[in-house]
Amino acid sequence: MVTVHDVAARSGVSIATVSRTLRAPHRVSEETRDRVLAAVHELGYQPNRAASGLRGGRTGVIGLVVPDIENPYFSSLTKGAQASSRERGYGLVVVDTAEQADVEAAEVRAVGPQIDGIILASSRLSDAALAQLAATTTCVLVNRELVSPPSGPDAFDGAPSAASAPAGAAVPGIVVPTVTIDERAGARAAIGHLHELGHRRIAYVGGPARSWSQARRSRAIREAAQLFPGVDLIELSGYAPDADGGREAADTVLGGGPTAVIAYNDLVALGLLARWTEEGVRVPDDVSLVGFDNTYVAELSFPRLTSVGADLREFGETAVTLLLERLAGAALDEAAMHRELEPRLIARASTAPPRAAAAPARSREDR
Amino acid sequence: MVTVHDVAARSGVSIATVSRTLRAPHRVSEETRDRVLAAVHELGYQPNRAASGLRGGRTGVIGLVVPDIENPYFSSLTKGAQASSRERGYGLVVVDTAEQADVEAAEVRAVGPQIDGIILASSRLSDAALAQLAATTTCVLVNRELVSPPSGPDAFDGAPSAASAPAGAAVPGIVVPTVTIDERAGARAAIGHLHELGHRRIAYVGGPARSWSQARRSRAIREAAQLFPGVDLIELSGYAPDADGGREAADTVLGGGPTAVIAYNDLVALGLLARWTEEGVRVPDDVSLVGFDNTYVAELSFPRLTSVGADLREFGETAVTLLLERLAGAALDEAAMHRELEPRLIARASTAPPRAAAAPARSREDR
DNA sequence: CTGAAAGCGCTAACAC
DNA sequence: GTGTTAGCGCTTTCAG
Repeated sequence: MVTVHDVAARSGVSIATVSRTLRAPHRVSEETRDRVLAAVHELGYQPNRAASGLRGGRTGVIGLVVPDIENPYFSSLTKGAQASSRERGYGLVVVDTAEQADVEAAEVRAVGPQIDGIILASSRLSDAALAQLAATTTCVLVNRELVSPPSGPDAFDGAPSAASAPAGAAVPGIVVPTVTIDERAGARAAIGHLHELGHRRIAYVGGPARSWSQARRSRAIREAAQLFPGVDLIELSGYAPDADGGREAADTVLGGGPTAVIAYNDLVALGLLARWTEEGVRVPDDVSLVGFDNTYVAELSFPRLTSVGADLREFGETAVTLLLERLAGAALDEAAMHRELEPRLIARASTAPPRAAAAPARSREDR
Repeated sequence: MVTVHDVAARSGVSIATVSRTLRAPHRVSEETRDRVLAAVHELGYQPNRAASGLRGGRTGVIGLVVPDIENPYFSSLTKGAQASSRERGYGLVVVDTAEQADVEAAEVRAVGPQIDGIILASSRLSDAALAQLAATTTCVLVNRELVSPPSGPDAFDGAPSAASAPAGAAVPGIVVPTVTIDERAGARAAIGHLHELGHRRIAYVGGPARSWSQARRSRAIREAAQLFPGVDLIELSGYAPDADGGREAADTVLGGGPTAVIAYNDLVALGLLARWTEEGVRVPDDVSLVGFDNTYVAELSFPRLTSVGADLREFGETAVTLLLERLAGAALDEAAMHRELEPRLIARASTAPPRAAAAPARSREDR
């Protein structure tokens, strides 16, 4: 392992100058700088982040915690975060918690000391645990909000070793920086798209009852349905957020006689599609189908899946950006605390006018 | 941040004893041990890996480098590696190289100092680069082999700053520990399965021409085809290893008149399936379809995809195991250097006897 | 069995 | 501008 000492010896300066050359080049004469950099290059010197973190406080590494890296939603998010943090010279440690809150808590504590900040995606942690974590660590929530302190503005007394209550805790509003997706806009886009095609009887196949996303998404769908005249919403919920959940819901949802179905996410949508295809129900001829999140799996099926969501890589990038701003000590105004991404509906071949509707001929989108 | 000093103060011992209690409990009296552990627990002390790594040499962190975390193959692999390393008390840093060899090289160098060892999955690095890396770092290759030194036993002269040639370099054979999949067994399973169903004219849709996996897989398929009497193999190659590649190959491959098609991987298979479905070609009625790798996407389609592959999570676990063994200084015999996983063919609904064949009635597998 | 002390590689005051 | 020095939190001899 080549250290500052090696570089110093080779370039005939002290280790301090080596460090300075790398961290604050303008504080070093041009001549020495060149010599040092040459030595750095020749020796292939690579600063040891662990050591500099130990001394300087900053480690140059941030953490990303996801419940399930196998889920295309999170793997795309991770990809975006990875690219973005690399670009800015930060390392990224990815942790998969296998959907378990206790694993999440343990991992967060374990990596805590060696990272500058952490991004929690779809955290399974309780509000209280999150509040406590936020008091200790610089963190950013993704796809989750923490609006107010767990139990009243000054209920932090009971907290064991939470060093200090967050500065803005007394002010109502978002307490931890958050990046979310504008769920209402998404729901409006989905329902609006179907409405425009002529659908009036629309079903929503919801995810797990106690999921933060499902609660939010379901409410948004209900609100959006009100906005469009004549839309009749059939709501189901409690299905697993994967293809099996969709397969399971396939028969039931058709029972309600909808001409279009919106699924909790793309995986559920693919499950619905698979089961329907098996039974001879055709998409979009017999029923239109819309997924959520716009993951890459929407491109895998026939017909390709119309899906509404933000760009997931951008989502990851935004989270990194927000975290880095916090790390740099940005002000804590609303804009700095909360970022909401605008989802777009990507119309693919799984949506079309309902069979009976007199709608304009549709161009084949899936060619 | 709570440090050894805090724990020491609280339990009335020296910091050395705290450290000892944690690293070598048997070298501490039972009484002190209890006191220290109590303090550790009460204070929520968490050893700082960066610091202990700095001092002790070992950081307790290993790296995993993948070309594309979005690819289900690698996300499952990652999941396995993550679970396995957590279980053994190691941290895992995941790096996505976006398929770029230069990014891979840079990242490997960047994380090098702060990790104990590294797993390179489907590395895009050249043999020479790999050999050099292996000389410096403890590493394990996944889905890639490095059989002999780049250009003869003692051709390391030209290498710039490669400290020392690997110890076993003079001996022919695998130079870097490797975990791969028995590609021949996989190909035999695929062809055998189709042969048994009655297929004789079988096409293989290969991946990118210059990929290590494609070369290996293609050869294995050709060899396997020889093993079964009457099998007529049509080989294509050069398609992108994703659904678009499959869509693109769909028409061409059918031109050869096969009754069954084997795809380079599951994504390609789904692309084929999607395009065929669009065109009214039915699977498995008109043509049977087999994927490779057995990723979770094989479960997403209708019909579900017959696929051959090892358990990907286990693959990830095995890589971690092997790396940890190397780290612990295991002997360098063949078994310790190379692990080959046995793939299994998971028969799902995408394969059936060819239309004309007089084969026993098949039970509906996709119900 | 326990404590004191010497660093691991690095950065940030502080001198010169 | 550059060098000297004091640690960051931890492990590990080496004494006691």
